[in-house]
Amino acid sequence: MSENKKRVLIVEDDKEIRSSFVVIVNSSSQFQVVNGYSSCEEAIKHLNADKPDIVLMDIELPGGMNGIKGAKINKDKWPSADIIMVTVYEDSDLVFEALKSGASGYITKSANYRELLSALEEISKGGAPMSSKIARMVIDNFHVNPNSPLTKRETEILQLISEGKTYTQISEQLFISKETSKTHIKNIYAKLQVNCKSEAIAKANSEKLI
Amino acid sequence: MSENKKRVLIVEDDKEIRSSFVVIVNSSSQFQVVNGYSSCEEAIKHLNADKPDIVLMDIELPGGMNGIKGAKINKDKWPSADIIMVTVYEDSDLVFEALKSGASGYITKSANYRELLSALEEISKGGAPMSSKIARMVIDNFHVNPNSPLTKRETEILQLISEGKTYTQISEQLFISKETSKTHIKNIYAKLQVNCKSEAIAKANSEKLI
DNA sequence: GGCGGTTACCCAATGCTGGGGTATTCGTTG
DNA sequence: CAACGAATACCCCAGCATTGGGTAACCGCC
Repeated sequence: MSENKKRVLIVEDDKEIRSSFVVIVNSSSQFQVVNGYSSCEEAIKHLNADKPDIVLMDIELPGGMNGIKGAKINKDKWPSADIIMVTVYEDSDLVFEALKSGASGYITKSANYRELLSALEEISKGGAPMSSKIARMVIDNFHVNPNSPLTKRETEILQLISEGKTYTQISEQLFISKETSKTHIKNIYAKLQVNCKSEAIAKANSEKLI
Repeated sequence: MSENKKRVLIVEDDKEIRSSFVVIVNSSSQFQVVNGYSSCEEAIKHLNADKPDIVLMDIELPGGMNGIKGAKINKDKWPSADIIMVTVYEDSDLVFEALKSGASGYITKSANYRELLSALEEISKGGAPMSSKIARMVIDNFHVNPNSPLTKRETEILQLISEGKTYTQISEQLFISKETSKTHIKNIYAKLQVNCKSEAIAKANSEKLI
């Protein structure tokens, strides 16, 4: 019976999309819709009553709160729910913001019957449903630049700089003299065309040098 | 004919696994094995002749070079190839190291006929094949801690600290006095129980506060 | 033998850092 | 309304870090 079904909450302002999601989810023997809201504010108020296992959250929502902020608060008030973001966009920044906010899956509104149910199944078994394109975006985000102008040692030192280490701490950690760290750092600055630590870190991140 | 088939290179020291991979890949109309080697050193020598579109790379390899280093050099010498890591482990650190080194997919040695071919298909269409568990590990890696003890402003300042910014730069960027940045930073140090920038950054990363 | 990478040292001026305080304003919440 | 947390701002001070300018030795590899 319904006691064994995973409880799905839907936050989506478009009534047609919301009702079609309700129909699809309820058609499954594994899942049941516990409630549907058109705004995060509403949904958050009833989390303790709805007790969702999975939340389908639209990113583009009316009112003060979009799905990104909504996911954060949702995770805060009801941490056990897994959140799947639903969106029309596959824009890079939006995806990463959504993932940072606590989402564990990312599907598009054009998702059909099978795609929606398989996303629910995937997240239920501890996976992270997402499109091929988004999976690749996420993986590419990890890759470090193979064309770095820096040597191995310089990269090692840039890593320590990005951890906030001072010349002294770097020299102690690498068993080299303080003056040697200075030399390496001067060379790093020249190669990256920067002249202070913060700019070096910014460049290291933007060009994925570490 | 073979001109339209994606060229697959196999780097795997276990002869049995290697030959079974060869048979499976060649059984597909979309893929052909161009070569198989038992070490990265060998594979790298022949990249310009083999011209792989996809590399199936074992992580645990004999000789000086493991699959992580191998993937780096491979990406360096032949950047157009997509690399799929093949391993027996789904260990967290190893996965992230592999992804950083340039891999775009991650499958286990226990992969059967269908799993191997679907990984090849997935990577061909621009995706990133990986198991449910790894997908979730990767996604979880993005999540920021919802139970941070820091206020919004403090988190903002911690972010700037992690970018290497000085008190002065922070105050200029946030349009506050230098003394105010100092106050916030003192409060951050107290809450995180640290007493310098590097420790704060380390804690911010380990506890995913930013 | 030359080249790149790593190590090491000199001088000097500037200003950042961290620890110790205190205090005002503002919005929320009880 | 009173209390509280959050954000703002200022004081003093010792000490060390940072950046910029050089020069040079040693090692391994091609």
